Amino acid sequence: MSLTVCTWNINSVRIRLDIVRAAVERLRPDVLCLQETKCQDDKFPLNAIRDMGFPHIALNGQKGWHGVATFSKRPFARIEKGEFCGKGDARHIAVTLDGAHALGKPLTIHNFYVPAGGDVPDPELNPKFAHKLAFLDEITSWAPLKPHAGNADHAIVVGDLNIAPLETDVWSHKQLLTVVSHTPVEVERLGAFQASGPWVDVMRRFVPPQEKLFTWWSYRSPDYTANDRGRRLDHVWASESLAPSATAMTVLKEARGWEKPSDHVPVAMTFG
DNA sequence: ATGGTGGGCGACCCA
Repeated sequence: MSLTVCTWNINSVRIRLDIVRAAVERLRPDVLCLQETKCQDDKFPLNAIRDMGFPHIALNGQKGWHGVATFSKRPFARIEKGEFCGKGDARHIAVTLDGAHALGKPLTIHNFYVPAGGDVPDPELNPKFAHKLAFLDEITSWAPLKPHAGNADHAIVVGDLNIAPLETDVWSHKQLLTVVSHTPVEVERLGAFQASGPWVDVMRRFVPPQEKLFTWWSYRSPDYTANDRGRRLDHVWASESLAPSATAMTVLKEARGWEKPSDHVPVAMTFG
């Protein structure tokens, strides 16, 4: 039995139901993790999601911005919502599938929307950047992300982590060194988070680090294909126990060219 | 060096 997990920053779920449906038809995920749903839980389009083949829906939304949601063909044994930096932001939800519905062992899928961090890469001058760094520090030491290490359960971290760590995760390493998402201080923090699992960057098992790989192209360009000025802000990490089971990966780049697109594209990973 | 576009919501916030 295999399991396909997909992650996508959708930038408002309600105005993009048609492209969510299109991505589901293309990628056939068992579990779909969305970020930036921008939708309160009591306004969520549950019936539309059920009609796409996901009877199991876990929501952590708030009015106006942020918000994450995880949909599944398979039932949840458990749902957990993390809250970080004492701000009440909806930026995390975790679901657990029991072994019979996963790959023989319980599997917890953490869906994150890390703060973007504003424009100025200095925590002294920019409270949004300070929040981004504090958020990363907090999740790095967060107990629920620890217990898989060295023992039984499988675990996955997906989401819009809003950091492009490798030189080939941006269109120009030199030009983006001072641009929020690729600054050394953020990359170092993300590396500490990754090492805390430790977590395996499974996307890079499929596209070697020498090759460029992007999941996001700015809206602020008339043509996203011009010079391919993208960044890899969206990630799929697996626990060391699970990483060898990753068998296929798709970055659905064409979705950036769909009608009324998100600025991010879906990433699908198949295990088992 | 700057501004470019796109969401939510109800006047400017955020990405």
